[in-house]
Amino acid sequence: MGVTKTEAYTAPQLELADLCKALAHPARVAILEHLLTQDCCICQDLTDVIDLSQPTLSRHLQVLRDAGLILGTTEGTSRSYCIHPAHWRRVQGMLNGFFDRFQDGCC
Amino acid sequence: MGVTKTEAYTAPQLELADLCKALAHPARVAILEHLLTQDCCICQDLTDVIDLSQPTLSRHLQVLRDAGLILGTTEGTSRSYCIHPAHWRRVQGMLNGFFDRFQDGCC
DNA sequence: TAGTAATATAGCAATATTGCTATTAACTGC
DNA sequence: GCAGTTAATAGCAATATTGCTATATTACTA
Repeated sequence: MGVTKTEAYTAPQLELADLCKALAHPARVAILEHLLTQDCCICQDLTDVIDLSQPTLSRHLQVLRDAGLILGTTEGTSRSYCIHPAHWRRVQGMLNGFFDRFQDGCC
Repeated sequence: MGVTKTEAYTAPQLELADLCKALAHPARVAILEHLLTQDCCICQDLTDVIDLSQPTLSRHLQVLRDAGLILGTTEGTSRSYCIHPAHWRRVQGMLNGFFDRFQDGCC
């Protein structure tokens, strides 16, 4: 029904799934890649870099913010976005913890 | 419109997004975790472990197979699933490559 | 205060995802 | 061949996601 039975899963399972959901769109990957190329948290006009309307980009940024992957600080009339350092490393650790559980193949 | 403008993104961006999409559901995370606890590729009746109907689980397994995360081999009347060793490591490497691009925070 | 610039929200249409029941397909054992 | 078991597919309803245009909000500036 397009609805996920969240109550049946553990908190870590839900957290990992939610994080991956935030990364599960090429526009959001592109936004993060763009932020990664910036030395610092420059709020570039993403509409020049990614072919989407301003409101659509704003929504994607919100998803990334909700997932904790980026930080947005108001700076006058514009907004400065950057990778959320602590959370970024935490997420990487979480993913590695998940993938490291696989030791040896059988097949 | 619920449709993603795939043509606007690079192949790596699309690949990373697709992979994350495969991980973006707690049931699929739970399936992978279950496979990780098995020494070998035992095809357990996942319906006992995860509270979903057999067809729904079959669909999730298909998504994981399409993403290359698991391997399924027919074994008589049942089917043996296991982590896809090579691809598993490749995916981990890809994710790490992405997350490692972040060097120093600015804020 | 009025005007401008930048981002966010509202509201919509189209498509995707998730889950179910019912059915089909593929193999096993009799 | 025929029943039983297991996984996959068909087809559906409900919800989620994505994208747009139009509008609202917020902060600066003259």
